[in-house]
Amino acid sequence: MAIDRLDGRIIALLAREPRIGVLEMSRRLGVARGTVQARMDRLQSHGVIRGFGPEVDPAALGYPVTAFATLQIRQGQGADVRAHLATVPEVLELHTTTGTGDMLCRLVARSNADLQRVIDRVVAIEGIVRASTAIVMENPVPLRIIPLVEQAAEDRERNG
Amino acid sequence: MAIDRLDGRIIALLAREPRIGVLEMSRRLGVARGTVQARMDRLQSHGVIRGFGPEVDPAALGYPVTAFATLQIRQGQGADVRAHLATVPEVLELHTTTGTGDMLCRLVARSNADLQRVIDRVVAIEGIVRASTAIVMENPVPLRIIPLVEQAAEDRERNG
DNA sequence: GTATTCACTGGGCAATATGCTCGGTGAACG
DNA sequence: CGTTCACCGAGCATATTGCCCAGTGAATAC
Repeated sequence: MAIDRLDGRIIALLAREPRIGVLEMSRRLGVARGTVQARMDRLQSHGVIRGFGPEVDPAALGYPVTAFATLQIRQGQGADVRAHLATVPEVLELHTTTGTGDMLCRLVARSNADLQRVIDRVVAIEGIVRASTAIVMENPVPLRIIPLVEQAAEDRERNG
Repeated sequence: MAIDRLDGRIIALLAREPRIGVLEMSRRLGVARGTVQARMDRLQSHGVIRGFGPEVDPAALGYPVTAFATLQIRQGQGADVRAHLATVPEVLELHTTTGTGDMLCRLVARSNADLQRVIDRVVAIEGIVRASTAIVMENPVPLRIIPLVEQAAEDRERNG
């Protein structure tokens, strides 16, 4: 789905001040309230905006350590491993990938020492042949989407 | 900051139905409105809840391909590389890590072919010695936080 | 050329939620 | 025993929501 500049501005505004209402948005953007409402409905129904879930900071919850683990999986054990990892709360995210590893997962832990416990729990299943972990030191670019949204809006505007 | 079960239920409810109001939450949770309001203020001021930004799906925006790139950086060029990557909209996230690579970034692209363009743009700076890319095929566990929140709430409840 | 469709505007309405305040209660703590 | 703290339940003025409508302009179809 292509989005235009107004959609982009709506998303950006929502990202900056999420608890803002539709009425206030329409004032800021200089359009009618119904327009904003219609745009938001469209964005949501098309899946561009998946939701407005609270962004929880694991560090503030007592999990300041983040790591990425690359896993090599024994042939045919993928499903088992996926199911296993889904049961580990410290696994925040799991992807299957091409390349040297077969899976990549994002982990958090209460400390570097605790990370060992988490990894032990992660690899506590037959299907994982090898795990290689990289601990995150800094996060110069936290998960972001606005630049991409603006890019998409510009592209749309230029090409139709 | 430690959270208790009520905090956990608030976050979980918020995750399931984000556009819900404070009043409705208090009804669902069976507590007074002021309590929910106070808890949410506390969670936000302590940084546990960072915000309620819209979750945008890159795929719905026309970027269905996700990849992770591991970068090796020339000594002392880290800052330059960080600044460079921050200007690339398709770079959704960037971490500096321990281990074989020096940085790990999440990329999106319009197609596998387009991914080449993105990678070319990413590595178009002196400081990057080597880049190794893994394309994401499946995402069995999308970024999630609820299990961790529940874990944290349980821990708190048990230990004080 | 004309009709239709569509997004947007600007307005009005009742119902609802919000931000705020207050007094009262019970549990934990010094 | 007094203090502190979180919570409850209630009230109030104000703001927002969801919903409706008629009118306008631009693009599209016939």
